[in-house]
Amino acid sequence: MNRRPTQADVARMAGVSQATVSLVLNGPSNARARVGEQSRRRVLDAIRETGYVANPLAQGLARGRNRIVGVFTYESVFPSDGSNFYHPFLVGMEAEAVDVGVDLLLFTSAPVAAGKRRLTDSGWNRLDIADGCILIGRVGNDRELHELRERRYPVVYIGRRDPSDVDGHVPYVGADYAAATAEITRRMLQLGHRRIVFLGDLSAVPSARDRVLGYRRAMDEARHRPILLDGGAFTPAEAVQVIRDHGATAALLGPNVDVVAVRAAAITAGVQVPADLSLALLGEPENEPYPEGFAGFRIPRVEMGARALRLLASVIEGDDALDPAQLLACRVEVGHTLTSAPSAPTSPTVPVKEPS
Amino acid sequence: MNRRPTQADVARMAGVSQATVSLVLNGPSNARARVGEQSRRRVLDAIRETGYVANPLAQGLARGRNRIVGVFTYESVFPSDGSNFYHPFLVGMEAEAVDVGVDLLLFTSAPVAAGKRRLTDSGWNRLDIADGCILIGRVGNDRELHELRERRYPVVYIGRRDPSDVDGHVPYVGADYAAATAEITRRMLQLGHRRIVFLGDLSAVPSARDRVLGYRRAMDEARHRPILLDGGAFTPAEAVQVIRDHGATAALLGPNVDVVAVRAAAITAGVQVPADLSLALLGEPENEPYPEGFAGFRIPRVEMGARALRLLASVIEGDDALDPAQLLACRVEVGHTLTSAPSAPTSPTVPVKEPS
DNA sequence: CTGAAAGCGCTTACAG
DNA sequence: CTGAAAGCGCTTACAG
Repeated sequence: MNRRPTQADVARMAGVSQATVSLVLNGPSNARARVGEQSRRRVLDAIRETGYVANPLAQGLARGRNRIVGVFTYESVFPSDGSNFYHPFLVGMEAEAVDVGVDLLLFTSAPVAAGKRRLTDSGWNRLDIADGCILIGRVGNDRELHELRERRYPVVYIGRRDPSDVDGHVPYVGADYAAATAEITRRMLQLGHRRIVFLGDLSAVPSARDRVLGYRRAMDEARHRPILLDGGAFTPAEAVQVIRDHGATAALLGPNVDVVAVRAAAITAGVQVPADLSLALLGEPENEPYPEGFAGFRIPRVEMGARALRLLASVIEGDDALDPAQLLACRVEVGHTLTSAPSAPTSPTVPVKEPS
Repeated sequence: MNRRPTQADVARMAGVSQATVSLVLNGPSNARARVGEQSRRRVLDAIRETGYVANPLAQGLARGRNRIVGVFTYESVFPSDGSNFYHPFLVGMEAEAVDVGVDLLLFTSAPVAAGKRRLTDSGWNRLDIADGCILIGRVGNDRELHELRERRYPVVYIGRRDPSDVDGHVPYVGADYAAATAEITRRMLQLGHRRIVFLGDLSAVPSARDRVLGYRRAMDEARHRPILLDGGAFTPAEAVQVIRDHGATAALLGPNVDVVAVRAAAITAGVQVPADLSLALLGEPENEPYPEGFAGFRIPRVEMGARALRLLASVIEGDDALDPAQLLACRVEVGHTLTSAPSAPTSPTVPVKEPS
């Protein structure tokens, strides 16, 4: 016989009905009782002889579940520019997938146009191959997300989501930037720094906003005035200049700032790091590894991947055991770019005013 | 309605049969003709209204094909030790998958025991979710490979296979180590080197054997005696010593040799690289990036991934258009560790004898 | 041009 | 304890 053996083949050989074969294979827990020992043995023998294995597609169709978890990234999963942004997430997801016993489906059939993968007509239907999906990266347009919810398709986001996003609450696994940023800021304060600049993304996206929030909170506690600067607005040299202009002895640098360049610019300008100026990095720079020895915090990407997979599995099962909004702690890096404030406070060269 | 709409729902709404809906969606190319314009419009309207999308599982079951390509690695796809051996392959596969329009399934449900993923009972059946599979890495045991062939399950290997392997010819995409090694060797010969050592894996695995083959071929052409040394047998310092002992002015280093350490050991021993000793690396070191500036060749992993996916797609289609045994050219790196032979030939300190 | 039917390979009530 | 049947949601000959 040339085609793959089916339950019907096995049944024929064993002299039982096809349904009995199914029962032997995966009947309810009391199945041992439900099928007579005689038939049972013959079925098992026939399975061995034919080399039968179940067709997972048919099982999926009949059961309505597949043991496949999808991964949808709005950019390429494996960027060809060599950077591998998603890699740590995938490491975590794979480890957990092995554990949970699901396969990982990468939606590579959805074409990437202009760097963005779209959930086109074909994309939508492919989604259903998986029992649910993990979404990573800059999320798609609202229409797509809305549609996902309408379909009640199980989804977990990697990255913080606002409850107001799309419509309703979406399960996510994020990193607690607020807490981590606050912690670093407090550390700076403890080290005697008073003027601490935040140089980073000032926009309203949750990840940016949370960092600002943590910074503000720590500064408020200490009754010091926050100094917020837009990280995208300055060259490294200008950044150093503006930090000094504010009379700051320490700066928090967001991941959109080229911290290595800023440090280099400081040295060039005769500003010692950390003797004159302490620097801390708020999470891995975009598309680059964390610069060795830099103070700041790292994003727990591997753990985020693992937790996302676990969460999705629970969402698929429909059990509410897991918190649908998970914020994981970041790992603080001590590094050597952060030290006590210089004893003689530098004097601001321009009047410091609170940004609006 | 709470469940996902089906063709039956659409048909009901449009007042046609379920089969007609299917025909409208994906009838034969002459389908426009086969369904009347009236029904056609009504079906299309109903689809829009219900938001119907086909269930890919059901399609797969009915069609017997799925548009999913599996990736089976005998180790973790994403090793947690940070090294990402498979990454370049996946880059290539993803790019091609987008093009071919298939999704990539990572078989993460197969448990990894003792670092090896096994095709267990459950693993076997999961395989059938995909239309075929790309196998990467140290391949599994013969029983598994044999069984794969027995099942006529479409498979493509990444990495050179011997025709004698398993039983019969297996499609593969490999790198042409023989040609690349020969090319480097010839380059050394052109640069005036006469005593050229091959220090690497001397075992019978195809990738090792091919390198030796290329080296031998080039040396034979030039009527020079090959000097083969087992790369695993020496510390870096010993390696330098033994290379010098053979009076060699150039050495080819296999990927199991820590080339950076060897170069360092040479410097330490007062041997200038490349002035006194030219070095070339025969492909990326295991689990490490290619050392910048080193002469030698790189393995075209991205391209191999892409070609493997393309080949598998063609195997699945059953067309024989593509060569089932593909050897891709490696990229030669000029580097600065390879230069002309020293004008005054070094004299061997021990009698050189041909290894057996 | 269109409908009714069989079949893809399973699971799961439902009768006996 | 076991078999016959219906159903999962499609595709694809086969009749009309």
